[in-house]
Amino acid sequence: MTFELNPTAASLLGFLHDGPMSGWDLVVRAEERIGEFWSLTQSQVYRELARMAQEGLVEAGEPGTRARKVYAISDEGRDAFVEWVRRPPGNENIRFPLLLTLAFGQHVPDPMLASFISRHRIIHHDRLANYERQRAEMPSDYEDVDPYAVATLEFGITYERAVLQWFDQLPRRLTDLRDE
Amino acid sequence: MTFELNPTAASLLGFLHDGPMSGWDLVVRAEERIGEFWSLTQSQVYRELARMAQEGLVEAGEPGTRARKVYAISDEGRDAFVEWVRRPPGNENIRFPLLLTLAFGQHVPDPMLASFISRHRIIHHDRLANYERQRAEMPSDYEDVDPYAVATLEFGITYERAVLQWFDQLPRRLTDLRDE
DNA sequence: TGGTACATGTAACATGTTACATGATTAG
DNA sequence: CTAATCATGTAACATGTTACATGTACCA
Repeated sequence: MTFELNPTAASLLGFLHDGPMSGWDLVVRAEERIGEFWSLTQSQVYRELARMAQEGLVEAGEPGTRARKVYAISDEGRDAFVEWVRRPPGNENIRFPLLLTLAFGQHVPDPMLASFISRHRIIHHDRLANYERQRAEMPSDYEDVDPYAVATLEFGITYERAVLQWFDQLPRRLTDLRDE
Repeated sequence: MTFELNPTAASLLGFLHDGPMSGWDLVVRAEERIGEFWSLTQSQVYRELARMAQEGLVEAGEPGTRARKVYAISDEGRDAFVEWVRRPPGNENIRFPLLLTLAFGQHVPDPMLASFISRHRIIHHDRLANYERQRAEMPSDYEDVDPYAVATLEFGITYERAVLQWFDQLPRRLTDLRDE
């Protein structure tokens, strides 16, 4: 009976397969690679690393400058990770505050709602541009590209396109900014 | 300075505008109306109701059968709700465990990955069918339809279609079930 | 009339969030 | 050389999850 990992901790172990890293390194890498569909905070990363070190899933190297500790995955960590990653994944969980506000839109003046919507549309537009840039920058020679990273990036692109499409078919009344 | 609501509690207040309801009623209604993009559990509902009762945002009627308590929104509750719903909504937060597993797909045998993917594809397919049925059942006379509910339902449809489209463009290797 | 599902709730715990503290590095 | 930012971490608290306990209604 191996240690029970949560998805956040497990992801850290996943990244540590590429070599030892500090908490900060992991935060940055997680943001790049899974931030699109798995949010985590810097503070969680440090906590999970500390816990996993206690359990022997990772090993901390000697503190360097700024008390920087570099963590390496252990054999126990590899075992726990493989066990985790081969379990049937749970259902997805979306929390989209804009839609909550919209669902109760009758309590919000329409122009205010329109301004909320327009701000979020920009965010999604920018994210899509970012993902598309990433895809464009990938080596066209598919030998060098991790097919799993491609698949998740494709998800981001498909998702953001759909969201924009949804924005663009909202009734004019909900997107008209005249008074705000 | 009104009481600081979280989105989950605020939603309960939103629903209580339609009339007094019990915790159970609220769980059911939330699932129907916002479950698509805002998950909550039964146990949270009871906790938030208890807290809001303490703060005077809702008032509990006399316990009925099974200790059933029906909550009504108070004037303070209405004020707090309006304040909440008119704030700029935060960014959305997606947690999609399947994508996490896929991101670390190199550690999973392909047929196993394919079986995870196929199971999730079914879930999304069914959800889409359900949303489309709901839309079809709406009175074609738009007078009677809450335009905000239509907008959020459209989101669900757009989202699920996009997810299916994404599933269908995955490389065959990730969707081929031959060995599992 | 006994079993199953419904409805209500509580408690313990895990996870997520926000705010802060502190030294190290870098840019001007 | 000093102010801003980077990197590390901790602590307190809020929220989310899971498991359990208990009575009620329904139905075969």
